[in-house]
Amino acid sequence: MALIENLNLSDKVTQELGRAIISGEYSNDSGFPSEAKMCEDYGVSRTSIREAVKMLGAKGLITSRPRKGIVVEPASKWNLYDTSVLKWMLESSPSLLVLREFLQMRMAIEPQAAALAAQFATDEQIKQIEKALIAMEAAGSDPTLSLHEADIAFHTSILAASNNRFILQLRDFVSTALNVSIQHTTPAKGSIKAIIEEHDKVYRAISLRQPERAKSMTAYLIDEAIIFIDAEIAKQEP
Amino acid sequence: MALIENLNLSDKVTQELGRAIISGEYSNDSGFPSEAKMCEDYGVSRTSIREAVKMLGAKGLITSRPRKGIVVEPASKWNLYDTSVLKWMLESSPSLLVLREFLQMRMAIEPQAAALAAQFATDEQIKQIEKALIAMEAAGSDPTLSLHEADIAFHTSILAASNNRFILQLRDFVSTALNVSIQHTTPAKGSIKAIIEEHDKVYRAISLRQPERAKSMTAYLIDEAIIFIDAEIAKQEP
DNA sequence: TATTGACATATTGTATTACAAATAAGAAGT
DNA sequence: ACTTCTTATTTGTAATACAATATGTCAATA
Repeated sequence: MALIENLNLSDKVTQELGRAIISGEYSNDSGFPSEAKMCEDYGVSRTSIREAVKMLGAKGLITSRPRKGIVVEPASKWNLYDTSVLKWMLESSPSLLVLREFLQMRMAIEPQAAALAAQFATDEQIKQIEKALIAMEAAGSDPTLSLHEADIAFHTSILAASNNRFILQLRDFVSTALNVSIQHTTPAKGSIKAIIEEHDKVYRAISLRQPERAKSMTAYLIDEAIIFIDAEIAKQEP
Repeated sequence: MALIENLNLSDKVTQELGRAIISGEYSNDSGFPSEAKMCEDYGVSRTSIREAVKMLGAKGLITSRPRKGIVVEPASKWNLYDTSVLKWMLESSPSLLVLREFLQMRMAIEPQAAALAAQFATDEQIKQIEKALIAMEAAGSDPTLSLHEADIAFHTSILAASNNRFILQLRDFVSTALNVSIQHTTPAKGSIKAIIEEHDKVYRAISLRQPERAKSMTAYLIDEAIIFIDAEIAKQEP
């Protein structure tokens, strides 16, 4: 993780303001502070404040105009596929509900990615998927190895094998979703073998160039996670 | 369209640099110019240059470090879901090939969005979809109305009805894809009625709360566009 | 009264200067 | 050949000054 200490001033201010904006601190009440006010609040020069403001503007969080000042954009304008924005969201939202949205999105992307991979992946790309699968199997029998890490590699290597830039772009998104997932799922020891078996089915469908099977196997995989999370959510709010 | 004349200096520089980066002008050859050099090149102060650099950094295009200077990030790091980045890409890439990637992405998102809409849409949201459909029908019989505009409204209102922030976020992406599409497709007059009929099927599936039908009807709709574009591409590179 | 116009005012936009901090590359010494 | 020190280049930060913009006020006028 990029610790806040290694960052320069404008990046630090960006982090703080970004988190504050997304957690709703400036949503309706007092309005956003002017540059001059923020210089005082943070004890830094206007240069640094302005650079932070520009960065947050580039991510769709705010706009600023002379005399009018800085205003927070409605949440629908925020670029949720920006890694920082995603991080700030997770820090300030109940993660189970966000996780459900993550999974709905993965249910859109990954089956289609697997189908495209079955059609267009190079042999090298399929090799990468296989490599991740083998790492998962190794972690299945040796608890010192990270199953989670191999799992992420498996899913992202399928995105890469789709050979579609817009799908590959969601690499970080899917990784984040899997990272959040693991905070809520501690799989029973017995089910690990079943999980790996399901991933193997996805891999085989892709390597055998069967798009429809790859798609439905992947959908099955994610559907299990959705069912699990829906149950968790139902448990929390009865 | 935001004309370049209404923009402030740092935004103008951002536009020019962004376009240049994505069209590959700084990819391998001379490396990226230093801030001082760009001040001369563009005839503006370092303040404005730095703000532009920060904005491009926030979009994932570049990074900068003391003594090392500014370096262009690999294309895989660019935030393609940023509206500006998307625009720069379309200005510098052969649009037919990008369009195929657009459609592959729509094939992932929209069927799932339709299924979610069938499950979770509010009555008001379904009303919005219906409204767009009616506008399409009106444009079908009256050539002075814009079928294209109503078409975009139809598709984006389904994204909104999914009630998933990450899917709704792709509103601009889908709009752009549809705008690019229309540059390559001049539908035969007779087929307009068929197109509207297909959209109506999607609407009915959603309003009847049938997720699986909504999904497959939407997939059918997009598949037709993919078939058309694949044929266009095959025509161009025999 | 309503409308227009001018002006004051607050806020961001741009430029300039100066120095600090980081670090890559070279020089010097062992 | 290896380490350490120095140097030079580039970004990082601050401070100051003024320009540009847009908002609201208030007075003059129709």
